[in-house]
Amino acid sequence: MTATGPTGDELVEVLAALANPLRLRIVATLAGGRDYVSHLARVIGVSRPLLHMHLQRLEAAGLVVGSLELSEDGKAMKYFEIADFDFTLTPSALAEAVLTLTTPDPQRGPAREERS
Amino acid sequence: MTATGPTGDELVEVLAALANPLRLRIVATLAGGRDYVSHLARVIGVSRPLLHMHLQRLEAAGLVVGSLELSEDGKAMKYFEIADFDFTLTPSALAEAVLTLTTPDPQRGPAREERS
DNA sequence: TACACGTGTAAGAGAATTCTTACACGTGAA
DNA sequence: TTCACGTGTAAGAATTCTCTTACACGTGTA
Repeated sequence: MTATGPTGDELVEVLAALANPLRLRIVATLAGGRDYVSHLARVIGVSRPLLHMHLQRLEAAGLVVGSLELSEDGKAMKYFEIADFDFTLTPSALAEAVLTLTTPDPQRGPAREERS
Repeated sequence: MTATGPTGDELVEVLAALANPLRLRIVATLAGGRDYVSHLARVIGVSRPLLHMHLQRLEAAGLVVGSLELSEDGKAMKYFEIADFDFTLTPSALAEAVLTLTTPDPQRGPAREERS
């Protein structure tokens, strides 16, 4: 019954990756099918280096997957596709994820006073 | 059947609010019951002004609700509690939210070239 | 009066994000 | 050779986020 969700750190990375309008557009666009970087940049309307950066972020969070392929005319094309994720954001789900946060808990420090 | 989700802008705000270890801890702590600012600051182990700022962000995103109350001995206490939210993060859900993004779509600009 | 406790906010430093511009490399076709 | 297309990355500016410190106000009690 214990549906193990994502780690606290993983969750923070995923949330940070999605908390951006442009990256949200990228995900939405890729949800309609895979595409390679240069073309995707033209479709969305941003510069290629910028898209490259955002794709790195999304890939690092495990939300998209990229694969370098060779086109028929010998060009190196990097295709990206969505990773079919599914996260649920509820108070209890977050409370469970927090248990595995490695971020320095402000608590547990050099014993501070705490009454009541 | 059309379960209207959050607006694109609302979603970005919610994700940005949750994409932070400390704010995640705040939500997790409040999931265990309501509390007032000063006490919550001691429990979590951060300064009150810092907690105040994070609570503002969480409240602006609609994830927590605050109410100023008067204690028996006449002190003004600001209590916060979670807002019982429930967001689902899937490619299709995000694609739907993106439709209502007000963020300047890089596209739709002064007609740029775009061939297939 | 002075202290302990609650509230709120403003100024500033330091760090992280976001974005542009410019450069590097590769291939196939004119 | 030169151009068009693909790849990657580095440097810098502008902005935003995070956090500390310090100040303001209020009440009840020693």
